Amino acid sequence: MNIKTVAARAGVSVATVSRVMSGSALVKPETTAHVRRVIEELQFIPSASATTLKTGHSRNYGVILPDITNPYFAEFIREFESLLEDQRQDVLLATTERPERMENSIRRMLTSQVEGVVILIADEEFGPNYDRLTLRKIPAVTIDRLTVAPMMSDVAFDFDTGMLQAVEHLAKFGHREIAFIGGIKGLATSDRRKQAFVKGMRACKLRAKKQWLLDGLYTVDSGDAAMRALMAAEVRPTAVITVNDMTALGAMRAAHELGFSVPGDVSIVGLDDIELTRVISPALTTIQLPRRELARACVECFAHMLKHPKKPGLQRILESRLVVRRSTGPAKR
Amino acid sequence: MNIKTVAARAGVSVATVSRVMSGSALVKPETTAHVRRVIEELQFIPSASATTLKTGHSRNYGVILPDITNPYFAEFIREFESLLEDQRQDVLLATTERPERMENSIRRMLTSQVEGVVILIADEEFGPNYDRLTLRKIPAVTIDRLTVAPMMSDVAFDFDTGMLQAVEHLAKFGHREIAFIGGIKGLATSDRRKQAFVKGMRACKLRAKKQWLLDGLYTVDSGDAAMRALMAAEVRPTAVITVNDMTALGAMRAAHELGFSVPGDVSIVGLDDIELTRVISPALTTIQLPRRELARACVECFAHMLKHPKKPGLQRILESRLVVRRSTGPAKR
DNA sequence: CTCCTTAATGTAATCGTTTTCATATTGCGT
DNA sequence: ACGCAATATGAAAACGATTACATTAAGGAG
Repeated sequence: MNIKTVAARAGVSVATVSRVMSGSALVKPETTAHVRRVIEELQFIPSASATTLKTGHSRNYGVILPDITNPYFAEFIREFESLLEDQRQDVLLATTERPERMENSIRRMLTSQVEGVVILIADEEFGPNYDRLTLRKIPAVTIDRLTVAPMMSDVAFDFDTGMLQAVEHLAKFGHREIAFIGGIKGLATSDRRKQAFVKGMRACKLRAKKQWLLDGLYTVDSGDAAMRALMAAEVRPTAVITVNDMTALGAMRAAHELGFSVPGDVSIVGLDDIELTRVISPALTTIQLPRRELARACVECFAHMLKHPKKPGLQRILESRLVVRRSTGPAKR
Repeated sequence: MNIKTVAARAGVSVATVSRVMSGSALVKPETTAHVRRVIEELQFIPSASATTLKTGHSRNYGVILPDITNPYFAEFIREFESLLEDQRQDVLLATTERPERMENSIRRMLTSQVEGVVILIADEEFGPNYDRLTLRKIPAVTIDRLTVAPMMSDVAFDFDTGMLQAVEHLAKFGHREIAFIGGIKGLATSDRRKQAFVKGMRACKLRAKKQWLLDGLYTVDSGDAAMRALMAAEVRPTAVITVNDMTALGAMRAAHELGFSVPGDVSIVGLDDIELTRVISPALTTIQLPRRELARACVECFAHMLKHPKKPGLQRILESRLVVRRSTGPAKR
């Protein structure tokens, strides 16, 4: 079943059918109606491969991420896909747990001739993989890398605002001993979060103790381990801010298992605002990164790059803000 | 950049290049090596749309699900994608929150000419949408529907085993008053879980009280609400089994917020074994549905249907089993 | 040395659309 | 009634791969 069948059945040429499908104005209304009826009757659906081959547009966008199981990514995908759906575009998924597999993911994107790629992999160097994209003029959007080039945009978060709000919030509760469980040292997105914390502390005239600036792995287990380390020391923080919500979840689990009450004994602040923050108890106070705006910013970046292939990509900054829930409370004295 | 460029550069015909790419044996080893070098040098990547158009194979599989944010689905996708990757296939995602959008999702799958679709939507009637798939001989796999037809397979779970283990496990702890928080009434997958529970109770010589067989929505909030209802009654169950882990999480949250300890005051058993069961505290005892085997079964079903288009699809049943963690303990007397 | 088989490569048709260009039809002014 | 826009449609050439068929080269048997 193809456009020819439809044309024959409708008694018109394939060109006319094609025009009807694309909504071209050059077709007589009656013809349009008639052809539409035949299309409906035959349940005709045009072949994407033929269309793509001819037009050069695949209507596919790729997303490369380390783990779809991580709620942060899953929630992004949901928003992104919903935006694309409105534009009748599809999303192609490539999971890349380890950076070594990046080449494979990029190849899959290239063969599928995606019209853009969102790269949600943080711990990976720019390299020949990216050249392969730009070489083919495929726009890419990275997250939180702050680097921009032709056909390469970046959307980053401003952690300062949210982090300042978080520290102020804790300070208001009387907390002075605040620890930070960070992410992977050396990763831009990780270091910037830590810096934002230090900055927030300074703004509140609090000292960020060196031994309370921990590194981690963004995972529940690493949050758990870091929390145990913090609580095992002779002098313990009364509040902890974490690099992401999963880490906070781990920290909270550790606190519970060590017999500390949250927020009675320790207050905990996360970062991301994944939906899980509301399913655990106490609900997590966290610094919200707007997921929907992130997806929207990606779409904008793609539009910009497709329009101005020679110009550098966009650099968008999204605000973060504190969402207060139940995991923070007055400092124990 | 296309196959012609490569052919010209290598001084051979396009046919030879094509043969080299597909690994055909009819090419002299030296020629193969030479062409390979040129392909590498030019970073040539063949156009998927052209290949698909010509061969009729898109190397794409579709997955239609209600919400990628639900860990159960996300974990399935991860396994499924990883299996497909080995076969150099891609996954196309279509999120369908409400059944009304099913038609749209199916259309997207059809235009993309997927070679198979996994349908993870439970609350939806078979209807013209499915005819559109079978009409085009596109194999589909449904989950837990127990219906099979040509080009339609189903992989279901046997809840009986796991449920029996769960009830036995609770009974051994002295529980006699066990409630069940179910899913959406009338859904096959939901009703079968409830029946398995009742059956398990009977096998253990326990009575499943009518007022302790609740319906729900598979969500955290519905688990929360159901738990509150259970605990507000004058006579309370000492253990609760839920239709899925998200419901169990909600139940656990409600218990905590009402001041009940888990498992001190109530034991809770989930179903699914999503990764979250290990991040919350206490870690959730749950009936495990093997995610990886589910993905593998889907792949097998596709293979079968592609091989035997006329025969009815496969019906695979996967076992469930109890995984004991910390949310269950001795019954309070 | 010729004939025939086998191996290696090339030629060209094809997949299902879109789109340019050509053609047919219509309406309108004079 | 004629010519000329404007409008509606059709014919055919792409897009980039695959593959059936044709061709050439080489090797072996008689």
